[in-house]
Amino acid sequence: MAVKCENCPLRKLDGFIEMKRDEVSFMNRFKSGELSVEAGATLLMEGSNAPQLYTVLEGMGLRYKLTPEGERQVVNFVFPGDFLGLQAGIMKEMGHSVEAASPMRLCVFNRRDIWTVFRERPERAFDLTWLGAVEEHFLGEALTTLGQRDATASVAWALTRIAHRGADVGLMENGSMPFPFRQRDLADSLGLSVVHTNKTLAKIRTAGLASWSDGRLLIRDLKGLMTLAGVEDRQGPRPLM
Amino acid sequence: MAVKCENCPLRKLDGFIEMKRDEVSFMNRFKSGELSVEAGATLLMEGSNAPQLYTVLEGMGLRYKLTPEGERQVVNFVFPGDFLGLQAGIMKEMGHSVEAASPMRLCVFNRRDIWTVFRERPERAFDLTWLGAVEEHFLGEALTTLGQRDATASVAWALTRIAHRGADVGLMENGSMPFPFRQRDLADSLGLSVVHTNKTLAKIRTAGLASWSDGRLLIRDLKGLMTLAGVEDRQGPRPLM
DNA sequence: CGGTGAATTGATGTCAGTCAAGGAGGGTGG
DNA sequence: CCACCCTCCTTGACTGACATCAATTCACCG
Repeated sequence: MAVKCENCPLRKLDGFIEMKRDEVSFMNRFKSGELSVEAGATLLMEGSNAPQLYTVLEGMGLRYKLTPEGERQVVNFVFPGDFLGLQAGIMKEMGHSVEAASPMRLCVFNRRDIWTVFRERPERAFDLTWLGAVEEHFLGEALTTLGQRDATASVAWALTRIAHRGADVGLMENGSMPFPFRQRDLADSLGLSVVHTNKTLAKIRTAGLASWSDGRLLIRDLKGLMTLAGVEDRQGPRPLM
Repeated sequence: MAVKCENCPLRKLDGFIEMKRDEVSFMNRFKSGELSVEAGATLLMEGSNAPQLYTVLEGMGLRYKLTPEGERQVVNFVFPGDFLGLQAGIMKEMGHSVEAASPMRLCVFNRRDIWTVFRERPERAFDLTWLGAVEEHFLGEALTTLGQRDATASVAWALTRIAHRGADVGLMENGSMPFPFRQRDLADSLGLSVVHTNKTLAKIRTAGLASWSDGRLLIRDLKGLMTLAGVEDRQGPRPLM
């Protein structure tokens, strides 16, 4: 049933750096099982100290925070290959919650084994830190988007990031990829209202750049989106746990 | 001239977790020197692959990103004890620039020794990851602020975070601490215009919550600020490199 | 077949941006 | 030693991007 790390379909993808054979077999020992959840399931809770950490095998989700006033900020979209629970594993608690937006399949690790990784597998510990740095890098960009870009550029930025990640994990087929979220999710990720997000998406659709309906995102003009967003690069590959 | 890690004044502060004796002596070997810079100096550049990493001993600074359009987003304020250059040390390049806002004194480490830390000192490698997680946690909160809070709450949030960090590193004296920044810096950190930031600060000053002038921040009512900001907790201690 | 949630679109309101002008301090050079 | 300039802070008036309110449609579902 459970995939062995040796056969992990993610590892070969463009988006991930390579792993030596003994690292792979170590990961296979580190892996304690697999978990399947339905759309809507909460995987990790903000403030909690989860006993388990996950790597996403399949499906998508959301990282989000709730303010005391009940507002929601979507911190990031979760893709296959993402590592969930690093904060809980390192600090005492998660800084955000994680929720499934589609059915998901996840590799499960034990939190207490994290220390083993650091003690026995410095390369893997390094990659863990790397993963944290990638997330930090992304959040810096997101912050810049909310702080400096207008609604149109913000939505375009989000779509380019999503498209790039989708392509990196092999979800893109003829410029189209699954995107099982609601407009409210995108709105909450950009600090915009649903209404304005909707109108902005309409503008981008009309401009022939991208369209999103029925859980699929179709990218018609990635270059155009990137220009509109003020994005020039794309991010390099990342490690996979 | 240079402080030995054994005598590091930061280590004893409330804001930092304790370090075992042999960790301290390891850090002293890891440390390759000290650097003093003037206000305005650029320590690290976005996109660069710096050969050196720093821990701030004294002084304050800014982490910021520039958009292709020339807008600036201040990503975080830099305090004593902050570790600079982690992204460059782990990924190939920095995601943001770092600039001194006051004269600063820094411990210098060699980028290439990072790997030694992971190989020989798993506890210290763990703390490095922890530091990354702390920054990620902070950025998630900042993102939530820009996305969900109005200008008044945003400014109040920033001030509470600054006050807490200031207190943690022993800069707070009778509710007042050095804060050598310009209003433009705070504005750029919150995605607000300077004008509106100024007006919001005036409101907060009039309300008797805090006042900021001549490079010093005076906190009159921290509880009130936290309420206004919608902040309930404060962050725990962090590791020190 | 009523009920609920998501997308869509138009009308109206407001928070924060932009423009503009003045004052205070600090550095510099005549 | 004072005139000039620059940067930063401050305040008022106007403007605009995005929020809020509201109504309609559609799909799904018990």
